[in-house]
Amino acid sequence: MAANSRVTIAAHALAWLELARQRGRPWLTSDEVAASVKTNPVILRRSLGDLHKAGLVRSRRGAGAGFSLARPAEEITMLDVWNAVSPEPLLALHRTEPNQECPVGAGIKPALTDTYDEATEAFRAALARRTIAGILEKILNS
Amino acid sequence: MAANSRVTIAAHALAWLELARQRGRPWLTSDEVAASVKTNPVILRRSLGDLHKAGLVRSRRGAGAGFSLARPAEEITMLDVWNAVSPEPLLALHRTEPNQECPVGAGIKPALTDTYDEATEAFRAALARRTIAGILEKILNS
DNA sequence: TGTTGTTGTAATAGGGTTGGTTACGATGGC
DNA sequence: GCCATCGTAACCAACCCTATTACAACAACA
Repeated sequence: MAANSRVTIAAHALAWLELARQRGRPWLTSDEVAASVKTNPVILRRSLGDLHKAGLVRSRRGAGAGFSLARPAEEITMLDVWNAVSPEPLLALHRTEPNQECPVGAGIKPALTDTYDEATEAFRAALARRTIAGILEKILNS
Repeated sequence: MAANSRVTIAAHALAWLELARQRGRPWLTSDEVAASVKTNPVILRRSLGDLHKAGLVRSRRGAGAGFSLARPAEEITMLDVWNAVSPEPLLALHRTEPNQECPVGAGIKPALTDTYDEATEAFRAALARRTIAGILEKILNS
């Protein structure tokens, strides 16, 4: 599968919003964020829209509108970002129901669900240990 | 994205091969495995082909052919399965190069790569703790 | 040696997702 | 009321995933 890059786009946008804030420009338009990510402003409005729904950014409309962080960058983790933009599970079960007359087909789903949940939880815990502030700091010191 | 179900198909096939072996039928054809997963035999031959390249199953051609486990089910982890069938990374970086003139665009890739690698490693470690034997045991006791 | 059953793989197709683009109504400061 | 910008719908091309058909390669066995 070609994994999507939504988490990357969203993290990029948030880091850029935070750097702009530190430089005295707390509000950026989707055009300005798109210029840094180098993609279409609509893509960013969609991504920032997801982040808005999740409470990570604020948005203003009308003249002088734009986006800004809704909370300190130290309190936005990569797990928050992942939750906001990536509803898909990491591993999918069978697309079509397996054969229920076979013992394996009948019982495999809960067994795999357990394993997948455990692995996904480990993945999420790792993301929760990184913040946008940490990402930005690493960017500026590289 | 609709995550693919290759790990699920492969784990199902391996568990079924192991159960058949315990029942005295160490070799199964792709038709027989496909009947349990309830999909096309070609899908299974492709999946089992990946597992074969990874050294997890053996295959025989000609009359009386089929597939069997290449090592004990206790020694095949879900990480082995994932490695065999899922070459894609869990999280993708930018599809198009970000703006190098922006500090964030210029430095974000290594910062995110670090984070993504760490999360992926946690995910892999969790998969490594589960074996096909364990999965099958859970299936039979459910 | 010929028959037979199965693997391995190519070609193809439909459906879904992704990122990209255009377009436009809604919004709100001026 | 004007105007810059958000929010979102509609559409598109590219790509991937699963499924299917087809067939050559292969190996056991008569």
